[in-house]
Amino acid sequence: MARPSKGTLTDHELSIMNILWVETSLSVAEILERFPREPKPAYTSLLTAVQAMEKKGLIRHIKDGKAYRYQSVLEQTHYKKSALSRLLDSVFHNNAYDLALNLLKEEKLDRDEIQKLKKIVEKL
Amino acid sequence: MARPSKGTLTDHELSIMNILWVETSLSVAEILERFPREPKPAYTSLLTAVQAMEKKGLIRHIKDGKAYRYQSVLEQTHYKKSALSRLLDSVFHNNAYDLALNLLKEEKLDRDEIQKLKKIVEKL
DNA sequence: CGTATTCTACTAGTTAGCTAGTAAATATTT
DNA sequence: AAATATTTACTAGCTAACTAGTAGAATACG
Repeated sequence: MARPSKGTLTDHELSIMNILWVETSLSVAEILERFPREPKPAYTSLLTAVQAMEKKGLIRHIKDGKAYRYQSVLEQTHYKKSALSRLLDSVFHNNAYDLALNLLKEEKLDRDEIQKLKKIVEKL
Repeated sequence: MARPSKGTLTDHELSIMNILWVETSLSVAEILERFPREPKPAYTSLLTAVQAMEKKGLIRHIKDGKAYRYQSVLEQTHYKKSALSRLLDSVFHNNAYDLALNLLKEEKLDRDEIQKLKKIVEKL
């Protein structure tokens, strides 16, 4: 595999983080239940991934009876920021305008959002 | 390494593509000269990377005397689009408005670009 | 209390990316 | 033509991510 650049989560890690960003304290079994991709990994595979992520400091656990409950350490808002700025830097060479254009071309914005964006751009 | 998600370039691959997106036909030696990160890889390391990328279909070569000249197959505009849409999907859950907000908060836009953006948003 | 279940720890094998060296082929220079 | 330099091909080793099985500990259940 590619060494992910520093601060980047792999797809697999991101799947797990996305679960822990919604519900803040889950056992491995619960993460597995909510795992989005099919086929779901084996329980022990997921456990290994989770343990590796804890070693990296992405998540931590607390003890709850027999089982561990895992919680995110990395905040979603922080990750959004860093992932965006990584894309902006590495692919768009810090040309935010170019990125904005590409985003607007995607046409995934509804009427309301466009109105709100208009106001924000006007304030800049 | 992390298995990069389909269609994603590693940092290393992206460095090479960024060079070939500027100058469209370069030998390995020329790519090495232009390689942005220090320390530069050994000639043979870069060659191996380039050969692997050709095997994947990211680049191709033409023969020029003794040496091969490599050219990009993957277009930069396509990659910008796909990288952005991958980020939008995996990290922002297709909430383009959220991504736009984060981008505008970055404040990397100058006066001119803001004016142009305003016009584009109004047209939407 | 003993059995079954659930869970973590440990181990191991696979793959992809990256590193770079050696050998061999090709071209250039003297 | 011979020596030198450049270039590709091949090989091999390292690391990180991902896979999942086995063993053993802890809990729950009958």
